[in-house]
Amino acid sequence: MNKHIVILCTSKSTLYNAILHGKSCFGIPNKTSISTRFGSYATLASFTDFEASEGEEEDCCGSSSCIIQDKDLLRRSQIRNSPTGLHVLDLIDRGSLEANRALYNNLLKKCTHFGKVKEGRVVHSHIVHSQFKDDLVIHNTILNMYAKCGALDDARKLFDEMPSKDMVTWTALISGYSQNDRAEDALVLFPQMLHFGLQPNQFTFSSLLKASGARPNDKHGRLVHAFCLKYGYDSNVYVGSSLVDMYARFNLINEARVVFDGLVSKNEVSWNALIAGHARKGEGEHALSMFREMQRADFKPTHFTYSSVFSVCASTGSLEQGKWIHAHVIKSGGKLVSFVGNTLLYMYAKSGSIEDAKKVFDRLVKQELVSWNSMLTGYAQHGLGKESVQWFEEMLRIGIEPNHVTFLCVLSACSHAGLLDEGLYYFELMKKHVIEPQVSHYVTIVDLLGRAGLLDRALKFIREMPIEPTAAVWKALLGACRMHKNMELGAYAAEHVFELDPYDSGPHVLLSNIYASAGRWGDVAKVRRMMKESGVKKEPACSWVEIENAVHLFVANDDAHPQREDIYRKWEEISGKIKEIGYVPDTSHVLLFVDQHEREVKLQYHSEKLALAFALLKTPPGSPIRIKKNIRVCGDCHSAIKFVSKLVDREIIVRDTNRFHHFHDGSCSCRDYW
DNA sequence: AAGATTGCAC
Repeated sequence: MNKHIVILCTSKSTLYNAILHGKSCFGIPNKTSISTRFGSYATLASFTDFEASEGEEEDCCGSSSCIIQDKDLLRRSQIRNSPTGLHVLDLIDRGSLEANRALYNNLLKKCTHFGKVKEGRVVHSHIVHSQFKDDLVIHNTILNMYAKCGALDDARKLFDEMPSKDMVTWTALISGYSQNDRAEDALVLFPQMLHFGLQPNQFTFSSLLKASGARPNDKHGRLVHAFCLKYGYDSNVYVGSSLVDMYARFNLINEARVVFDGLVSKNEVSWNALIAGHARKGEGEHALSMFREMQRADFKPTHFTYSSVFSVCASTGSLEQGKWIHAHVIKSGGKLVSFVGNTLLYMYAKSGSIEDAKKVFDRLVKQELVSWNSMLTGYAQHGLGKESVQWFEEMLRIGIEPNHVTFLCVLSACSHAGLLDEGLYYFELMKKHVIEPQVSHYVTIVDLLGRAGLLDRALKFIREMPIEPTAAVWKALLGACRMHKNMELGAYAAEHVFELDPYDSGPHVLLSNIYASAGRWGDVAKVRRMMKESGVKKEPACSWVEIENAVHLFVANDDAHPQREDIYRKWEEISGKIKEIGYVPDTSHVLLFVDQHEREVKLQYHSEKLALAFALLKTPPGSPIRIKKNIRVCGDCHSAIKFVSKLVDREIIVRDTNRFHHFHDGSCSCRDYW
């Protein structure tokens, strides 16, 4: 194996740069001597980490000699593995190679790209002892290397020690802080920079705006926006996109839209920022229509776009839409990078298509913690407690370190499936993994104890919490009190909720239901009066079904629907048939703000029943029916749907605010426990 | 010759 490779280069350092860039692409085995037209360099044989890539080995090494143009080397410089090429420093020390700015910058850039801060430090110390020890450009690159690698203390130290700084120096540090979630540190630098008489530019502003978006309010961001206008950078596409993103993060979608519309030059990022803004705000329809608009305007959706769109489909439960877009991604030949894959599997998992989610999971290039957590979310929300526990144990077995989200998922799965002992066990297990329980974990445990009927233990648990209980904690207890009809404790829990979150109608309704089931009409009226006085309005209940890519919305006793007569007739037909097989209407779940005689009528046309009747009219026999609801499904509807699933022999899936009910053959996945 | 914007699980 003594091969000879000839590389045509214009200078020695170009050769080394070419090799630095191209080495992972070219097969140059050990003991190969490499020569250039400037002579032979035996030292290059020590480059042992050259990797052969497929098909090229023959070309380079199969013959005794081949000629590679250095431009070609550079063009093929796709960096796959991460040799940082530090041996070049030895060559410089030995005088075989003359260092120059580009060489150092290339080395530093590689360190930055692969996050190799240790190697970067070696390069840094080498530079300190070289003729470039006072070179501003090289020091800016070093500073950037530290900042990008998250070594902000090193970056700061270098910044403070640098005798001369320019715009780039300041901007590199600002962007370092802003990219590492240190918005405050980034923003204080801005006035200091102005004080030194330096002019910010588009690079500075995009970083400052990113940092401003992480502040608790929009005040600072607006100020930075004013500076953008003053310096004339508001029309730059980076600055503009950052502005759109910043306003969108403060939920100021309209202002984001105004900035967006005013942008002379837009790019995919500008669109993505706005689409993500709508998605975060829960405005699925807006996000999807922007997604379509983006393509009409001839912008190709990117990974970021798909990620937002799948996330929208997941949260609105638009499985059909999501599948369609998934097909679109496959057709366009786009690769499933991890974060798109994660949202995609989350979408399937959350829609209850666990099988599809599993398929995506297996196809992911790499299963990250988020991927595992997304699967767990799916299991949890569909009441698949045992599967969730198995999945979690599998994670631990193969050495994936769980985080607080993982525990929240598994705890919530235990709670939804009534796995009391398992839930308590995993709560204790958090300590072993050194994860401090957050208030959401405490909420789940209160829920778990409460559902199991251990109300006193739940109360004791709340009293012994090391952190201040929030409204959510008391709401969990209140919900359990309603389930187990415990009036005294329910009223006590409700008091705490009213104090901490006075405008939520949910707890008022729950308390009133508790009183009603005990026949305490006076107390029911009192809660009603309280709601009126404090201006709390009950959220109108509604249900919707997605049929052939269209969403059909229903409200209780819907008389505005064009097909209301057909729907009502269908429900009456169904209602009669399920009564024959054992369904007994349960009026105790009707909110008692209506007259007694109206109750039966109100009950009969709850929105989920109308949606179900409509779906039965419009979908082929045997296909699953998916209904979504904005509040919890009531006991009577739950019972009725169980009978319907048996009567028509179909799977009916109802998604309410925090879980799914899978109805099949007369029973529900929640085992009447929700 | 160095510095910039957009995403996923609760």
